[in-house]
Amino acid sequence: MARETGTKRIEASERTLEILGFLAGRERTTATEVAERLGIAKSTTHYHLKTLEDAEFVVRERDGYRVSLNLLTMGHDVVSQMSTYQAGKAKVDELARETGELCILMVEEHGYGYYIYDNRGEDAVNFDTAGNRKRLHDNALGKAFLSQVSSERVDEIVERHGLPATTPRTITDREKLDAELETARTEGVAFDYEEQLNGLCCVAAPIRDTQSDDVSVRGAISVAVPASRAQDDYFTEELPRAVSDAANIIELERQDY
Amino acid sequence: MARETGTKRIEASERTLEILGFLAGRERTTATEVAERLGIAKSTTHYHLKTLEDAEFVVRERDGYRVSLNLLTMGHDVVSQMSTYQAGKAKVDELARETGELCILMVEEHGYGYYIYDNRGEDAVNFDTAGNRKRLHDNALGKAFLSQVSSERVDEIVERHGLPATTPRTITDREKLDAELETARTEGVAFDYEEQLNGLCCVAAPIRDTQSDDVSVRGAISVAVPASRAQDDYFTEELPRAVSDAANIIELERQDY
DNA sequence: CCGGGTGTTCGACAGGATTGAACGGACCAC
DNA sequence: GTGGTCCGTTCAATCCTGTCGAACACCCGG
Repeated sequence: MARETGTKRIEASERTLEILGFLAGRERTTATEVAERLGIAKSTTHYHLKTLEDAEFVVRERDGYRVSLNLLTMGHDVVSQMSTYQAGKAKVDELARETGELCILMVEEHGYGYYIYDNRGEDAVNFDTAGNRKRLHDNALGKAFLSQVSSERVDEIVERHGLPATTPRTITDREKLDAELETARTEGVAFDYEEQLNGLCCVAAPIRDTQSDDVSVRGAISVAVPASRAQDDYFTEELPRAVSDAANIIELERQDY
Repeated sequence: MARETGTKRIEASERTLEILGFLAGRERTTATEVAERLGIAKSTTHYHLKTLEDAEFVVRERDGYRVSLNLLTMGHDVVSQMSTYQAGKAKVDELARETGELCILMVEEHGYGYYIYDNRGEDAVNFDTAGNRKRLHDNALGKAFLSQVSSERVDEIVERHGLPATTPRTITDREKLDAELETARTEGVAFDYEEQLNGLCCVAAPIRDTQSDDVSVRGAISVAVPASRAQDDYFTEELPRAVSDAANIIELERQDY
């Protein structure tokens, strides 16, 4: 959706943002390295970095530049204003308490899934989650989301981001993906058996937008469990029911925000 | 530290970043409103927004523009690379488990305190914390930090951000602040009695950088408790000991990263 | 069908972004 | 101590581009 049309862009700003994005993916980096990697004159790079530093988007330390924590705060503020977050936070907490597992709230943007909130129950597995960005095809949250959008939209996303594998079980095949989305659509929940991360399995339910005429999705909610617990009724019945209950309640409450 | 020297900045980029910062503080905003508020021509604003949108720093929705969740992820990535985070995360988890309270890890930047990680124990109070940015004078974390920097540095920060009050008990007086910092320096921990938020009290210890010659600080760690529990030995002895133990261990481990 | 609010395009001009080369400073090896 | 290397910084000239207001196109509600 985003990219090219024929209209004008501000090239200087594009460069500044390119530098910012470049820094974001790295540890501390020197100005000269930025210049070399991006193919910009060293002096030019310097002015861009000064501008970024002035505006407090970038911090300079002994051994190089890095992105400022300001971005974290700005991102956090955006999340706080999202209705899916406002309606979903309490439900995630509750679900984590009840199941004792790790529960996650996701929202889609630019064809990615952003994990905007999580809570760990007693027995929960332990990783970074909140703040992360993931592809949509290799995890339950993403598949729950995709199960609710038009197939053109899926095309668009797959075309943009591909279907890269992160484990041997990741779905890398468009037809296989479609089949799973179909069953997810009928069952109301999506599963993930170590497709994103070895040892981790998930169940997720989409959070739809019930107020607009054509039903649309914004995100999804999930429970993540260690593979050892991903079996029997617990994983195929109990958790799916809990997750989709939670999703339904969020859908209703979301309208109040 | 940051702002003015005589050197050149890239004005177009300054504008782009100004717009981005402006959007960050608001809900969805229309392009024309941005133009009016910032005093930029509507057409110019449009090009800037297109540029930001292209680079996926901003998202356009029906009723206006908003900042992209990309910023959240970028911020999150920065945090993951910080040695204070890497060394402190596990300790915060442990402290939360032991005390049952809310524990927070803070890092300083640009004269602000950024809450980069938290964990809630069983009985913990419940707010947004991680991702937030706070002033340094009105809470235990900030005061623990300030207690370890030169008084010139404190001057600088106070001058830049002032001493605004958020509750009746906030310290708004420079001498009172200095006195508290002095006792924090000797005791090794700082306290906060409902100075930032009514009903909330904290104990915090600074996390120093022990490897450089001149000892410097990077952040602080704290326990936050409801005012009702902020009394007796629990608050004046037990928690301070637990918090400064944790801080010391982090200081040692930080060197490995 | 019109009106008010958007976002969008246009062309012209002035002013700024870009560049390479040259300078200054910190640090390390020897 | 000294030479070398790497970094950031500055400069002045060139060309290009960001800026602007006005005019256009769009969408929605009345």
